[in-house]
Order: sequence, then C-alpha cells, then structure tokens
Amino acid sequence: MRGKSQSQFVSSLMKMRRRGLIDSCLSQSQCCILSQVYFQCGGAGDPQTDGVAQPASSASPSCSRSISSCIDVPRRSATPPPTPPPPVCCLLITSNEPHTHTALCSCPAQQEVDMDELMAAMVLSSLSCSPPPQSSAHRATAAPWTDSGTVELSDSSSSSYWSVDRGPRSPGPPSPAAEANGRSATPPDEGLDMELDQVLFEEPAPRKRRNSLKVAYRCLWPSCEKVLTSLVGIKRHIRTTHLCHGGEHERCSRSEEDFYYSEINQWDGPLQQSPPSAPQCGPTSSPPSPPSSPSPPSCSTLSRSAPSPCSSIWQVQSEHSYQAPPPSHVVSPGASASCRVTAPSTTCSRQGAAVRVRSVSVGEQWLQHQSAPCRRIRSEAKKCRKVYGIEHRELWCTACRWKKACQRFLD
DNA sequence: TATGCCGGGTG
DNA sequence: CACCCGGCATA
Repeated sequence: MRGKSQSQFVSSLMKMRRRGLIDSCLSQSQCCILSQVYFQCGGAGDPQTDGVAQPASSASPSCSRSISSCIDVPRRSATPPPTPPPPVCCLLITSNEPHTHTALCSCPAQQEVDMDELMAAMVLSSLSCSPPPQSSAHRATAAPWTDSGTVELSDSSSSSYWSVDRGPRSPGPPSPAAEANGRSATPPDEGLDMELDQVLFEEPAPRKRRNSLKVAYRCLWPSCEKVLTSLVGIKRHIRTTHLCHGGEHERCSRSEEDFYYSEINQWDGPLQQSPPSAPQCGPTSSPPSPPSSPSPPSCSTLSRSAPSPCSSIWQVQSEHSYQAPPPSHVVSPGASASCRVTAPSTTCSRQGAAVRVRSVSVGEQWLQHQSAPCRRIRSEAKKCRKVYGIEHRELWCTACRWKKACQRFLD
C-alpha cells in the first residue's frame, strides 16, 4: 500500500512538473527522494489531512502553499532508507513568512540527514512558494514597486531568501497584511537600524540570486550618506531625521524626501559601505526645537549633521564645519545642491512642479551642470545672506562673510 | 540688480 | 591662517 501511494505521489509530482505547476528542475529522482522523505516522515497516512507536504494529488496545488505547520513524525517503520532518517523531522513550510518557511529539521538529529533528503526538503519548500499567488504579490520580485510607491525589495522578502536567524523577530507566522502593519508600526529608529545593519553587515547571502541587481537608496543629506534598501525606509529616515524636527513642518516636508535620496543600483557583491562616521543623526538626536531661536549650540552631535532649515541651532552649530576640513567623501554635492532647492521648509513654493521629479534625474541635471565651467553656478539653495539677511550679517557663516562659498548651506 | 563666490590681497 | 574685498558669473 505504501509503495503504491508513494509511486502515486511520485507520479503526481512528475505530472505537476510537466504541467509546470512545480519547478521544472525537479527531476524524477528528486521526486522519488521527495516522496521518500515524505513517507518516511509519516505523511503517507492521509494526504488530505496530514498538513504539510501534501502530495500533489490533493485538490489544488495552492492548498499546500499557505500551510505552516510542524510535523511530528513517528518512529520510522518499514522501508529502511539507505541512511536512517531522523527520529523527528520538522519541516516548516509557509509561504507567508519568508523568514521561516524554509527552516527545516530543527531536531538534533538533523546532522544525520543526508544531502538528498535535504535537497528534497528544499524542493518541498520550493513547492510551497512556486507560483506566487495574488495575495502575496507584494513580495513579487518582478514588480517591486507597489501602487503606493513603496518598495520592499531586497529586504529579506525575496521568496528565495533563506534565513535562519530571523526567527525570533516574528514569533508567529503573520499574514502578509499583519506583516505590513508590523513594519509600519515599528519605531523608525528600529527599522532604520535593522535596515542599516542589513546593508552594512549583511552576510554574503549565498542563496540570493547572484548578479541580481540590487537597488538601494542613499541619503543625500550632507554628511549623512545613509544607505537603506527600501524606499520607505529612506523616506522615513529623511523625513524623521533631516526634515521634520519641528512637527509644524511635517506637512511641508512630506514630499520633500524625494529630493534627498538617490537611487543606487548595484549588483550583488561588495556593498557600498557607508562611512564609519555613520553614527550620526538618529531620529532621536535632536528634539524638536522652535525655529528662529538662535540659541547656543547644545548638542555636539548636531555639528555632524547638515543644517536643518527648521532649526537655528543646527545652522549656528554647523558653522564649525567651515573651520573643520571639508568632508573627505563627497556626498553627491550637486544632487543635494539641486535637491535643496526646496529644502527650507519655510517656503515651499517650488514644490508643486518638481516634487514628482525623482532625485535620480536631478542628479543627472547636476552632472550636466558640473560639466559647466569652473565657477560654481549659483545654486538656489538658501545661503546665509538669504536666510539671515544683510542686517544679521553676524549670523552668517564665516565663509559667507568672507564672500567665500557658503559652508553652512553646502551645495 | 541681487547674489554667490573665485581669486587675490593684507596683516 | 584668518580676514577682507574686487570683480565676475549667474539668476
């Protein structure tokens, strides 16, 4: 009986493969291995009720997709395999939770699982996420941009991303909606840190597709250079860290984030590293302070960051940047220069037309400008003269007072 | 015309 | 090096 069921299972798998319902790379021998593992794990009882690894003979191939469960396999019985199977095989398959859907064989005996079985288990998990259903379209790699303009690409959400160290982060198998809500509900700094960690310290993920184009977003705010892998993250970073230190400007700067990041494409490989000076400007680094209150510098960390048009503290503080040597790393100066066109949130007059222009093209415009003659073109960024006026010349940065290039509102 | 800033001068 | 300014380019 078992042999018959197993052969049926194999034939069903092969049938599915022919029909393109499962990976075409699944060879017949792999199907056999798969069935072996399946039946050794006790799945031969009733395919309709055993949950995980439902044979292909079950009604719909999509039935096995959203199942996340753990099989406690009884002691193995007849049909001894070449190598004794582990007493307990825990195969966790779910298409909803990318971090755990491939965690398999958590039992201590997993070391004894031979490679074939491991491969079979991998095939199983591959089955669990073969043709992406509509409900999980947010994870589709082919269309990373969602309608809302958010992007969650390369943030461990790739269906082929295998991870074993992400488990504790999500105790249960969340639904996609819950996952999305969870992400948006996480505090900004936590999300940022995690993303930054992922960018900076990500292990060379061997299971990511090689030569795949990765998209990251770099903050163009001077002296920041934060690189995040998600559009939402970089926007949130810019909004919370650079733009919205005073709540009153939130409306204005809501759409300005577009000007402060640039999209960088990179092939899988050594990631572009942020400078070690990254410990800057966290969202909590500067409490909201009322603008136009030229109070003395209060936080030494502020001098690392770019001036915020919303905070006079920053502006005064950053004057030291003129004394200090210029930053060794050029922070895409031009892009930020043209980006800062709308930076001062005191006047948002120019936003209307340009707000939809992505900074990528802005950067291209800057490159064109850079090919222009030596004298620096006059940017539309606010300089000390504009900000403080002639009558408050004492508030200007030293460079402006000397008729040099403004060092407070860098280009 | 106002502004930004390069180039050069001075102490 | 800090400070200052003439003069030019640009908006």
